[in-house]
Amino acid sequence: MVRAPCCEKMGLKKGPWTPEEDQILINYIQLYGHGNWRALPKQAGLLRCGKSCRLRWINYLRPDIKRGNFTREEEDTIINLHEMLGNSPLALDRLLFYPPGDCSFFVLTVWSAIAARLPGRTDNEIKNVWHTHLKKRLKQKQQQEPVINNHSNANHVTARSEICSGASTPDRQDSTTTSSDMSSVTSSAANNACVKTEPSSSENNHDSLVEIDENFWTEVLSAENSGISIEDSNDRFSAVGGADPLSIVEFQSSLDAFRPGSTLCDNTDFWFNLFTKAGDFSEMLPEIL
DNA sequence: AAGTTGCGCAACCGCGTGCCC
DNA sequence: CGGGCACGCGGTTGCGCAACT
Repeated sequence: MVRAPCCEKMGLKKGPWTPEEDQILINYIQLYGHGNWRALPKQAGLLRCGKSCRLRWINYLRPDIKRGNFTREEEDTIINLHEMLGNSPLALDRLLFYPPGDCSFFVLTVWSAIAARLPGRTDNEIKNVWHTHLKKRLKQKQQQEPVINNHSNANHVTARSEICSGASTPDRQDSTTTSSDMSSVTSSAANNACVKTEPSSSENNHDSLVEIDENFWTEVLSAENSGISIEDSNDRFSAVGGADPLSIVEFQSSLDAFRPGSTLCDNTDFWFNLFTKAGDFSEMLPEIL
């Protein structure tokens, strides 16, 4: 595949946008929308590449952009979600969705997933805040807290389980387990992940972890309806969606084709939190809720 | 007051992916 | 089926400004 040449052609401007350029872009999009970013600058009379126009609009000019400092709650949300989702490509393994009636996967990437939870904030802004403020804050927090874990896989998996459920109980997160740790667990344990399957007496018991086997897929994919099925042993959450069945083998081979050796997030709390707390997901997957 | 350093943020870059032909 | 195009993403850069020496 040949890459389209980057817009460095003669006459195309780079660097900071002027108020005049902003106004031209706003006026044009308000009138005609932004169906084709590549064609837009030419039609609007801007000496910019489409990519630059898109970025400027999405990250700065959009009317629903929220300005000003991040609140403590927003920062906490970012930290919690970042812990939960990780920031390495491997973390994508935990963000795969099989939407009902469709044979493709949803892949929601980390910063945009976080942005979806913070109305008016852009992924770029969140990324910047993470790199400039929150990473430092987290590091300081980690230095204050003594390391209590050794680095056995079992501990990692346990911590992961807790982080997966951490959206509702952020204080329980294990700060000694980093996102990359999470990713390594996910990838190295491909198709051999651990899952909390025990119908434990206490729903907060995250230590009951067993090796995943084919039964897990049976649980995840409802036999009748396929789509996604999340079943909690306490009936706290149970959902089945879609009408386009795939066998477990088909599902796994699709997954392997997409990213060899990958696995779904295997923690029911993780899915529970995603589906019940992320409005965007609710819209994407209405049949599930 | 002038020079240096550090920080924050807007913008850019390269890559992966989906869609269309 | 493969090539080309458009889009969206994460990572990175670089400018402007404030704080510090």
